[in-house]
Amino acid sequence: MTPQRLSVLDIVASRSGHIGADEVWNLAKEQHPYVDLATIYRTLQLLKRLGVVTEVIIGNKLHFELADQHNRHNHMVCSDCDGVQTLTPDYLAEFSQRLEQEFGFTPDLANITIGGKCSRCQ
Amino acid sequence: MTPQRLSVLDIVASRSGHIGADEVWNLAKEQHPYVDLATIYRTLQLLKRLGVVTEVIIGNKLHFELADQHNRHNHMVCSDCDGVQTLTPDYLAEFSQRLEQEFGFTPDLANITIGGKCSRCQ
DNA sequence: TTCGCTTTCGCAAATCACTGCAATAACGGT
DNA sequence: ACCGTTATTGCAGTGATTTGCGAAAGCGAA
Repeated sequence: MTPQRLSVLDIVASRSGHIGADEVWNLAKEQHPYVDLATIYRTLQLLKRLGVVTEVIIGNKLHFELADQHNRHNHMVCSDCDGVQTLTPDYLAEFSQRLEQEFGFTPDLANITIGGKCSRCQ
Repeated sequence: MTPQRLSVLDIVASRSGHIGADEVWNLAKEQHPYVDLATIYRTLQLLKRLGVVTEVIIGNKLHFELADQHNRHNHMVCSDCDGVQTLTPDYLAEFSQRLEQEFGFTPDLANITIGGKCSRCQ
């Protein structure tokens, strides 16, 4: 755990919702002016592999948020307004079980995002 | 409908499965040597908007296939081997109905891809 | 066919995410 | 504290996709 990595973790953790990679970079530069964007990306990928953060694709940008074991959820992202709603895991539970039983395929639930149109943008 | 666009459509249509944007480009150049990759992308996005083709994200590349109304399906992509399996729509039907009823959110079923690990790569 | 308007094209450059590599910093054993 | 090993960083460059813009092509009305 290096200062840069701690910074990234702090930044993601101190945000209640999700945060874009570029935003993380801007905030990290306040504390470590020479930190490189590549380091941000590598750290976020690392934290994701460790299960500390989860990735949400919004529009065509990567966003991250703290993986709270006690508050797991998935996201619905509107393709019009980029608005985000959250889903409790039970919405995907039955579906996921079927895939596993019938195909032996284990969906990566932690990182599934459902695209579509929200009620306002229909 | 310009010659370039017809080419792109022909190429995607003549492929039984999905095809990458770069492959479309290579094949299109055989008939229109000066066609630009940007045109391929723009045309594929256009065809997607029109509902003529659907997009599948495999690894980190975009693939496209003809949207066959009579053979709708979704994809499961393995994050290890990039292997693709298909799903009949009923696997997502119940899930999708719930989202619509409870949130007024209309998932874009035609373009939903489930990431995860296939049975071989577990 | 010709004029004028709209759309599309090709090119160049930007964007976002990622990777290779040499320099640097962290860590453990002594 | 010192040295060697290993991991991480910053920088530069790559790949895939998208965007801006002037030139060219398509299309309808006269």
